[in-house]
Amino acid sequence: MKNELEESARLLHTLADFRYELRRFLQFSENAAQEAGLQPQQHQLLLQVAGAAHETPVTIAYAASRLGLKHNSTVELVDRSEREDLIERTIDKDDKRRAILRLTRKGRQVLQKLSGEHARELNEMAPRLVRALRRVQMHSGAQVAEVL
Amino acid sequence: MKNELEESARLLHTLADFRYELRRFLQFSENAAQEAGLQPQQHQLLLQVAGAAHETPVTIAYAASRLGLKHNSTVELVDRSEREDLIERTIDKDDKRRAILRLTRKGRQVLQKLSGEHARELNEMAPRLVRALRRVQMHSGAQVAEVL
DNA sequence: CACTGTATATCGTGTTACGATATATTTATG
DNA sequence: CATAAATATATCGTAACACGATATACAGTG
Repeated sequence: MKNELEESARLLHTLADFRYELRRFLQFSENAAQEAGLQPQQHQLLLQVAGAAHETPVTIAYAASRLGLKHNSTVELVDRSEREDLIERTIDKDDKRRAILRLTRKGRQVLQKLSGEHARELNEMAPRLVRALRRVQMHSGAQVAEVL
Repeated sequence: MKNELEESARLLHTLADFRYELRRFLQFSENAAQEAGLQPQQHQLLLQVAGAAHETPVTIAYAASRLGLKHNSTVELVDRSEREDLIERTIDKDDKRRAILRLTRKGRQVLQKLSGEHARELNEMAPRLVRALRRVQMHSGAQVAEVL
């Protein structure tokens, strides 16, 4: 059994590695979005709008909660995306306060391309991410056999 | 076998869920940092500096590569963190161009606390993250048995 | 000891997320 | 059913932050 200092150093190292892997994925994603002509956040908006469950009414509030943004930030993000013809906003017939979001043809096409790229990249990166996560878990009470 | 349209919709849903889970973790992390009196990026800086392998010289360039930032952005981040007594910068004796980074006592203490919280939270969130990742992988050629 | 490269630093700029606030519409309540 | 309370979206000013461009200091090489 290691002493506490070593344990704590190990945890730091493990967490640092996890964050590094995470950051690498996010960088890939940001680059891919930029190269497709989108701001990273626009990509995320499109994804959450297009990836919502079928019945879900995709409103500003819904997008905000999925993106972890405040409502007003989401409004601005939608504004920008609408200006660039990536997304459409229509006022809900049943509740005129709400705006329903939908992708444009262009939005769908760009997202389609990006999603393929992301699936491929995640397939590559997933093992490292999962391994990093498992290592963190080993430091959290629940001692699991380390599978490398 | 599903048709292509359904497949593509599934992938979007899967990717959206993965990003949502990821965002939730990042939000937790940002909140935790703020509540500990740090900017999220300062937390990441401390983590990468303290979590580096033992021999590694922790320079600005090293931190930049680990954080996925440009060198100048990292300089600014270090500036801010030094002002708040979280980190120290000493000029490398062997190469006076380099700045070696080290945590202050205060930096170590804050990071320690945050790391414990993160380990606990990741232990909670890891299963959902891993599941989301596995689902993405199923869409990437390598068909794996879905383990729920 | 010039010259090329590397490491860090400075400065001005643009994007973006936010708080505070406003407006419109729906829902609740007496 | 009139009006208050709640909800959804929108607007505006502000601050943080990452970046490009550029500068400076030092190191390695012929």
